[in-house]
Amino acid sequence: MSEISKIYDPSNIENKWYSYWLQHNFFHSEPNPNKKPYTIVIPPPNVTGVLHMGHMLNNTIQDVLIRRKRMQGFEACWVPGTDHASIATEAKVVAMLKEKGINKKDLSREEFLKYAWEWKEKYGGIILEQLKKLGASCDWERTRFTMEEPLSEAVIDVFIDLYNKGLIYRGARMVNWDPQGLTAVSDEEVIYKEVNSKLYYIKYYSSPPQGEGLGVGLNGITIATTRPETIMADVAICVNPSDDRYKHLIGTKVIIPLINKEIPVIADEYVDIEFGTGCLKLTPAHDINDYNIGLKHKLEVIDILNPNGILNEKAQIYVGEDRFVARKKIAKELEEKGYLIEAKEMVNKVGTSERTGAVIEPRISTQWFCSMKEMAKPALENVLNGNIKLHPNKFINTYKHWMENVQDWCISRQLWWGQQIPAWYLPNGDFVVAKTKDEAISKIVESKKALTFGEGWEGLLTQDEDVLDTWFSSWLWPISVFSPLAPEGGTAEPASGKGIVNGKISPIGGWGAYYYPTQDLVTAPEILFFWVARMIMAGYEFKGDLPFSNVYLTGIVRDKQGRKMSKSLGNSPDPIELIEKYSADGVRVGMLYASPAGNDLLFDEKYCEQGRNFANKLWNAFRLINGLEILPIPEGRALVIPPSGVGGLWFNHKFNQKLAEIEDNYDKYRISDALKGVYSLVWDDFCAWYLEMIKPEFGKPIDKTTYDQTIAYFEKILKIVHPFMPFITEEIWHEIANRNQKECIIVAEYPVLEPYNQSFIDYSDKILEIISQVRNFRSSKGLSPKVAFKLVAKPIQTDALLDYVSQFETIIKKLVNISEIIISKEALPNANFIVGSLEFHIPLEGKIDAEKDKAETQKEIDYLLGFLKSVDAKLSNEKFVANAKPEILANEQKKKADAEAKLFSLQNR
RNA sequence: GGGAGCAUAGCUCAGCUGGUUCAGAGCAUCUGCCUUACAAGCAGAGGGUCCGCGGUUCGAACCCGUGUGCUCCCA
Repeated sequence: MSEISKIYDPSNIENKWYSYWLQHNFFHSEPNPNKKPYTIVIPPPNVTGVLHMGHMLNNTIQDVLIRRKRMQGFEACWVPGTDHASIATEAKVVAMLKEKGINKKDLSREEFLKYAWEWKEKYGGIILEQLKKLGASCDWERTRFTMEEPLSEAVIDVFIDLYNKGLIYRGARMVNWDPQGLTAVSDEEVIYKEVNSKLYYIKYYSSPPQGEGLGVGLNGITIATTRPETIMADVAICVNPSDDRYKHLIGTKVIIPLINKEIPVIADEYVDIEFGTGCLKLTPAHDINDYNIGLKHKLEVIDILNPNGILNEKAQIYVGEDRFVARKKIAKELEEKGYLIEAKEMVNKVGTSERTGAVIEPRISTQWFCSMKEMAKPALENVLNGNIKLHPNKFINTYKHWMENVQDWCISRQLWWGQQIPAWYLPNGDFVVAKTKDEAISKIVESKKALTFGEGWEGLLTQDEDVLDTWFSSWLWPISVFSPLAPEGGTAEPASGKGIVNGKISPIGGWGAYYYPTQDLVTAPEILFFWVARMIMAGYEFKGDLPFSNVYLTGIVRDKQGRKMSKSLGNSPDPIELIEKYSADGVRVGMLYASPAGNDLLFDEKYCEQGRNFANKLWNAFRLINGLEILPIPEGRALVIPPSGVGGLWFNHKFNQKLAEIEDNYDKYRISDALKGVYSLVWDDFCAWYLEMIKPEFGKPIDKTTYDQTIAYFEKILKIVHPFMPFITEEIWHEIANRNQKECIIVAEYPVLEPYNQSFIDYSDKILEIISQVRNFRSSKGLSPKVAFKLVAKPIQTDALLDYVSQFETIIKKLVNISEIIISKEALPNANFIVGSLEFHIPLEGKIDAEKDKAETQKEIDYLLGFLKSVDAKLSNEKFVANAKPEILANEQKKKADAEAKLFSLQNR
């Protein structure tokens, strides 16, 4: 025993077993008609990403789920992969090129993509390697990437299909424009942040101001705006028609300051009378609401900003200035010239780009849109009717709200990194949507669109420059990962078909159909709409079925103060360092212990420490068992029932009781609660009680039966711990028995729930309470554990407890150093404690403080009197007796009888 | 502005169908122990206006209303 360290050292163990598992292909799944599939697709992390705490939590949960199912005999398949992250990756590549002195503008699309792929090959796999450190048992042979051929092909097929169905269209719309990324972004990629800004009150006069004395006595209107730099794009002033202050001005004209342009005053219900001055300047090109009002009133659209946020010549003034610089300068000039009435400080919400952080500029541009209304219907219905379950289900409300108000999805991005839109343009702007140029040409010929372009018009054909939103590829992820692997991928099997057939995707053939639909999806609530909702839509649209049955939404990892972990705050620990410090097992347990379902996780390293300590506890249980010396069974002699026999019986019942709870929590996706159950089963029931019960005296051997039984229990324990702590359990698994290469715990059979006797457990729990009471007594009297004493028990009522005391006699004697247990029929001189139907006395021949004892008895009596009073109050209440359920009434009567018996015993000694 | 959720021990959270004196766990704190698997441990202890107010009920941490505070989503 001495050569095994008292402290568990995971440093070599974790890498050793991970390599071993890989080497023996335990993570790999192949369709097996004799087994039920259990499939999870990973939420593909960005290729630009490095592992953060959110990934740790999310992937630990997936690994727990997949390992358990694997052990339960499912054909478990966890498909890993990465997402090409259009904007983020392109930004990284552009930055990298810039460092090399290369400007993206000087590159052709092909040249740029070559650099991008190089970058992806170099850095794109980092995060997956990090997941291995965590112990993730992904089927690495099935690793996919959203931009590899078959997955991209599915994206293009889907685009064409939706276009043909009329669900994708091209149109000019107000979009969220990222002036830094120079691309449109979807509504979901805009993050609204509160900023301190100013509300400028600006005077628009009714006639041109002339000479000195500006503003005095002249009619006009005062507007309030946060964006004075857009006044040059104003096309009207709008007031509420019921606003008496301005009724007389409707239909008149006012003049835009600085550029002296005349614009009309119009009326619309939209205007909030309360906000600002009640006068709204309308700038259709630069505000979504103004744009909509503009459409309604058929107003002109004047766009004074270039795509990069610089004022253009339509602005007339400050041309070439950045929008924020222009704001300051214009405010200053307005003030100098007397147009600025005041500038109020205010807090407003400004949209920023999730990817670049730039302030979003509403901008009118031609984009591709995907119509959502129809697809949202089955996606909503099947969540509401429970075909797809969200865990925790509180997210259904949010989901419903979004799905009922879903907007069309802007799917084009002005980038190169991604799937290029399969639309082909003729010089006159006519276009066709087709998978290849050749197909486009045939379609154009068919449609006779090229008639006017003469010979060689094919050469003039150009493909749409834009790529598709990354989510437009990841919404197909659960489907497209099961498309046949590229030739170099290894396990390719022929697909039954390709592309879209009768409106359904059919790249899934052969083995893909075995795994799809998948079972569980684990992801963050932040992307419930971005991703989850759209995957559900895609599932019904293209496969006619759900993509997964359960969605487990994890919490968001925050720091101790509740702040979201972020790079800029620097409040996120490095997961790899945590693993090095506390072991992967420890970190896994730590994270899950702190993350109740659906609640955010307020991370603290303390939790990892607790996880590490738990690993150590398990390790020392192993050391104890490993060090046991086995008593040989003498030839030809029957086995004597071991003294610890009842302990084994007890543990067996207890184990199954706890296992039932644990499994129930798994079924409810309460992973943290399942872990807590495992934790207390190991620590309290197995280590603190069972091992103490069967542990022989120092230097003495253990009988073979008890030993074998202990090993069997320990193996069961290891198995249920395994999904949470894969490494240490595999290590101990191989240490406690000789096993062949394939006999690993990762593929061992998960314990099956057996029936247990609740009454046995209840009585046994009373025995444990007796032991605790004796310990308490000992410690309150300051008695050393080495001093043995007698324990006298006196029944105050008749039930089975007395019998249990005799069954557990040896154990009680051993655990609390009792020399003899005496059952007395006589009244006890005093009761040191009462457990259930028994009162106990510990005779100490005058060593005891009689006064103190008396006081304790009195305390007990007082308690019981209070208790009785509350019970009596209920029982004498006619309404209670009339209304309460019979079992509750009976229970109250039993409580009364029990309490009275105890009281009688205490008062009559 | 619209919607959702949360509020229980110092901290993080359980508490499922209203029913035991039900107020619970882990961590933290305090006390005593280096007891032969484990001090990363063992044995104990203290700690609460279940956010406030009102209601329903024989009975409320739990149901209803209301107020307050916090969080998230949407515009």
